[in-house]
Amino acid sequence: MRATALLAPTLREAPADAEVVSHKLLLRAGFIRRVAAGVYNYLPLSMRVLKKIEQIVREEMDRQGGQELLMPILQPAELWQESGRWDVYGPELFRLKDRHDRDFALGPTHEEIITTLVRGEVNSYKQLPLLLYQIQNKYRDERRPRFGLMRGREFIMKDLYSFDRDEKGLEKSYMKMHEAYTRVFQRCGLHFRPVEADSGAIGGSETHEFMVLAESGEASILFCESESCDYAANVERAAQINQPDNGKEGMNKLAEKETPDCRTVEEVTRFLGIPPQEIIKTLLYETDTEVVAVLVRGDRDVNEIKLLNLLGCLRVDLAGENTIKKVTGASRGFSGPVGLQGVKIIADLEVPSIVNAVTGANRDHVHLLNVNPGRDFSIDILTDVRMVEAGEPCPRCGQELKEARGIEVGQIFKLGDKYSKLLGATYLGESGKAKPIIMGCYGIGVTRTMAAAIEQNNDLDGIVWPAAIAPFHAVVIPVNTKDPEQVALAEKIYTNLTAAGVETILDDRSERAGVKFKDADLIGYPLRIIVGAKAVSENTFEVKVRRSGEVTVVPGDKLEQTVLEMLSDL
RNA sequence: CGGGAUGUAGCGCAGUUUGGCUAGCGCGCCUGCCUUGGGAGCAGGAGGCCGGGGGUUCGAAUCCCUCCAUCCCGACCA
Repeated sequence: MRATALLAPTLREAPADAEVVSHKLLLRAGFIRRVAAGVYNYLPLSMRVLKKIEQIVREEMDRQGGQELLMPILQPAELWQESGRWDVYGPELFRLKDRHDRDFALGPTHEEIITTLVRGEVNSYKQLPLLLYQIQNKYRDERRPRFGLMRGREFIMKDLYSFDRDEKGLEKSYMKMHEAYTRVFQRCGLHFRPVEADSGAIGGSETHEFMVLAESGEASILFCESESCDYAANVERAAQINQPDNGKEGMNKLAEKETPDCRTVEEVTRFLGIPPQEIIKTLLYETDTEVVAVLVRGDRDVNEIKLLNLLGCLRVDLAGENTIKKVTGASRGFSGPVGLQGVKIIADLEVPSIVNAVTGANRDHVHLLNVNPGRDFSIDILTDVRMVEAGEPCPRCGQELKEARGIEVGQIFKLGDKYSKLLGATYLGESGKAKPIIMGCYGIGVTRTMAAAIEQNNDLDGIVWPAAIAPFHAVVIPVNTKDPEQVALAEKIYTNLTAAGVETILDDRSERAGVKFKDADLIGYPLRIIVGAKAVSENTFEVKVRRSGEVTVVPGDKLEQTVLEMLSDL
């Protein structure tokens, strides 16, 4: 490819409406242009990267026995109504009508379509297991599209669905995908971590997210620092170690204390001169059907995801002032479990071992001292409902947990029989009895992976592509395009490298060298080969590695071989 | 959806407070000269429904109303 023929409009200044680094660089380096919020044109450089990621994904899916197919983006409402998700999915589902006023949706995911397909075509256990996948555009009308390609409304995703006879088969498929995903992100040259995650609204039991580690990641993950332990979890999911009940020695007599205007844990600790660990924080949550009190240690935060799962409801919200007043008789900041009537009391595992705790008194400007769980109030549900923090012991091995930030680029899910039951996808077992097909679903955000790769691989000058997904492997730059010898030489090595299988771009623009260097850095080609005066006089070429900045002078007859060797190390 | 901000040439911005010449600047783009190892220089040039609509006014980028779009922060997600 010649630079003069390539549509790669680089910008000297980053567009003002880009904030995150991948968005800025994708725009500046001429990879994408915005069409609408969360909707982009993918220019030729992008297309090359996306195709490479897709190819890696394809190869790894196929390696595990996956079969590629293609399902429609445009999906009739009936299928979504049948699964119940036409109502449940909410405003995130793009909906439209055809000329006959029939409802359709743009597919945000394909459980409905594929389960219906398999329902019709698979009847016998002999046809299972199946791994079916596609790579195509997905549509989600996000509340807030942002961060360029990281959260678009239209994005490319690989979605694979597994169909098995039973849980054992599902486990096998799940492991295959776990391995496939690990290989995919390894081959893409990314630093990543599979983490345990919450299964959320899609339902199902076990799920892992594949996180590309980057400071800018939206997700916070906790992982065990021990070499031998591979525990890693999304903070939403991270579990705490079981707390020992260290007895109830030295319980003091319950007492009241005036605490004027002390509503927050911070205010109470300052006023009373006690550490927050001695406070039991009481938070009231409203669900669709009830109000519950959640108790955590004063220095902890409630994990609303855990609470949601515990209560099995769709939403929990912190109660408003009115509800608090109705339930406790006091205003916000003075709630406590002692004497609290008519609401379920849910306590975090740490709560029972707090001796002589401070809580709200359910009266304005009063707190209780020497509150002891069990003696002064009873707990309805004792469970893990709080956020686990870095520095706490790993729930598996007890070593310290560390924190990192990540970008979720893939997720694997055990669905079980959820969709097969809803949509009636069954097969006949050997006994001749109909059983629901056991399913799993597995997604990789292809466009997001491209963005994540940039988030993880960039410097002040631009993108630093891992060679496996770089749009081109190398750029050949003749320093002076007015020098016919340099141009001829550049043409020659461009031809030779291309013939040797190196994806090469020849920067044949009659720009000054500096301009070409800047663009090369910005676009992030892994290798740069400079054809200058010395190349003409001595037949030696400078090969510069984008990532390290390291320059190697290579004689002309060794060039192709050296470049190939260097690439295999990137 | 709540909160904040922005919309002027392909990109980055000034001008708007206090209405008034032909709407400016830098980069990019085109032509020519010159230059060619890190976004050079000189000269000439093209490019604007000042987000849209409505209003106020002798006169609107500027004031008022309204709609739209985009970005950022929160609750959701590949």
